[in-house]
Amino acid sequence: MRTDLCGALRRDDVGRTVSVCGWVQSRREHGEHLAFIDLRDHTGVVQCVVDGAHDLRSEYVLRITGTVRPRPEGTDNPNLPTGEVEVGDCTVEVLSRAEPPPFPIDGRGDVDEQHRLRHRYVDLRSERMQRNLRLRARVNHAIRNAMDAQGFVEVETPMLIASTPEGARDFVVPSRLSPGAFYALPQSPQLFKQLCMVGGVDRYYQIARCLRDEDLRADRQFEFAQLDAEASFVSQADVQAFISEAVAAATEAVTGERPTVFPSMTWLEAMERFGSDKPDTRFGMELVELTERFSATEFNAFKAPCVKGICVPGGGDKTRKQLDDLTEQAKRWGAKGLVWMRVGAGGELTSPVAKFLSEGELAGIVEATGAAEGDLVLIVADERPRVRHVLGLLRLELGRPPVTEGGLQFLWVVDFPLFEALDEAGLPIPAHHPFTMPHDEDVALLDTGDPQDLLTVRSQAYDLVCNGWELGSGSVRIHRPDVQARIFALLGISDEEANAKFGFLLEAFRYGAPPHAGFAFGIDRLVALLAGEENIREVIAFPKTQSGQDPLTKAPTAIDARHLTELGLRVLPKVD
RNA sequence: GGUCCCGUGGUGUAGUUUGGAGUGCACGCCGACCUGUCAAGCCGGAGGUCGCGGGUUCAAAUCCCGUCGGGACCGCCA
Repeated sequence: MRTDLCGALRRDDVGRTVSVCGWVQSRREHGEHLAFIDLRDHTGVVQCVVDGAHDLRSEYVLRITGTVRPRPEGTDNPNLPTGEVEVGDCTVEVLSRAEPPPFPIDGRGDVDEQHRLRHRYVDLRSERMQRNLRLRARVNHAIRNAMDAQGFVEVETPMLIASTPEGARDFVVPSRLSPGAFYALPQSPQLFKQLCMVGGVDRYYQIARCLRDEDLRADRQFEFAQLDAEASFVSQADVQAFISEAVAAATEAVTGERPTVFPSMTWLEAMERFGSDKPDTRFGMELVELTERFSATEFNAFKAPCVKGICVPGGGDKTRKQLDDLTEQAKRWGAKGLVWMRVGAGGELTSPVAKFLSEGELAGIVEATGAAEGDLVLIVADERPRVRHVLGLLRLELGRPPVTEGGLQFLWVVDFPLFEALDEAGLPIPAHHPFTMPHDEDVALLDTGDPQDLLTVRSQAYDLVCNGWELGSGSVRIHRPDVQARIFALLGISDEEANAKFGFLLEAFRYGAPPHAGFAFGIDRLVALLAGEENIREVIAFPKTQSGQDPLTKAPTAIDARHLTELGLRVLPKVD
């Protein structure tokens, strides 16, 4: 049907008779017998000179056959790759008529996202979406190549699996053949990839679709794609190397540049310096430790287990209103309050609370934060986790660069705690999942009998972070039944409960489990970062809105009564 | 569960602070003109439940309350 792609025609093609197919991007009429049609396909636009175009409207689908010729002297368009040539002596075939598009697709100006999703098939024609879809395909391809080259085998795991109560909320699918019973859609292939290890697959990978019924965000959809991988007889460092290779290959496939070795940072350092386990290291404004400097303070608000601050360069020009809003924001994030200080000439601090602080304390703040004239210092005092959390969020709020700035700062965050906190009953809450291997040096701390010691146990879990986004996480798994039993006991999970939930995995481990470790990272997030997009919907062909709706298909929808009956279901009336 | 922002012809926006006739702009659309344009140009035209409901007022796009939809975030996401 076609001999060439629109965007590919060049001076070398002059003299050839070609057929091109595509959509009418624009039409410029010059009287009855001369008109220009810009015909667009996924490769770009080419100008076609036709004898009248009055019945060729925007977005009509055409096949145009003609001769490639150089443009007349002085009419080249340097803004187009095809701008030195045009297709002349055209025969035009209308393959499809089209109503005027519901919104412009020439990339000029933003269109309301809901409109774009309502007519996604039109939106996908845009240069932006074509670029993002193809970029994503290149990333997938590079990842598959990299994993294949490292000896990984692609194994597909089921979409209809058993629900487990841990982790995110499951999407469930009612069973027709077993009324009242449900499948769950996988939050990840976690247990299956471990079964693959027991099965001697040695190195497994999959670009897996994962589903979690949690609230949506700019970087979270119900369904998302992960590079999921697991390998036997390997260390944490081996897994990091495998994954770094895949990410580097994907990055190189898009940018042409291969990122250098990814640095590592411990979880504790990330929390103390950036107030986040996924630090955005593209900018400074790091959290500064002030606790010791106020150990004997007279200022009640600073008599707290932890005092930390950040320095906002040039932030001293914020108005009182802006600072009040910032304080309110900090309170909404959980702080008791927010102390702000403007830095004047000579380093003297202006603040409503300055009068409660000694000269030495004020000087200490300036010294510790390195604040200079015109800066703003923000200080939070509270329990340590809360201080980190609030200052970490303030730092992002006030300093985070746009996604397209600062390059790609890949970073491994290592030595996560095994348990993130104790619950009301004093039982530890796993930070990762209950199959995560404790750090070899910390295993003894599991048995001291002091619950506080448990919180200091490091795990062999590691995250890959880039520009403040958690790309993925992984861990060395427990393959020894005695260690696994100990963890379950600490978590308050009885043998019966463990068997009920994970019996098939524990049973599998009885038949010879190799030591293994793995990782998974979010393809959507990596692609968004590489595409310079602030949200992953821009790199997903048919995403959901924040409320989980699809404006195009109207999903989710009600199903008819017979269908419900067949599944043994009854819909309850809505409760307010 | 919570906080904040947004909603005006097909699209994007100005107007909202300080109430006074659906008021403007750009693009698109329809018709006419136009033989070298390329964000074509030029002339004319059509197109509106100011998201929806209620309230205040002589008068509401504008102020108040509620609601729906979209977005950002906190919680949530082992």
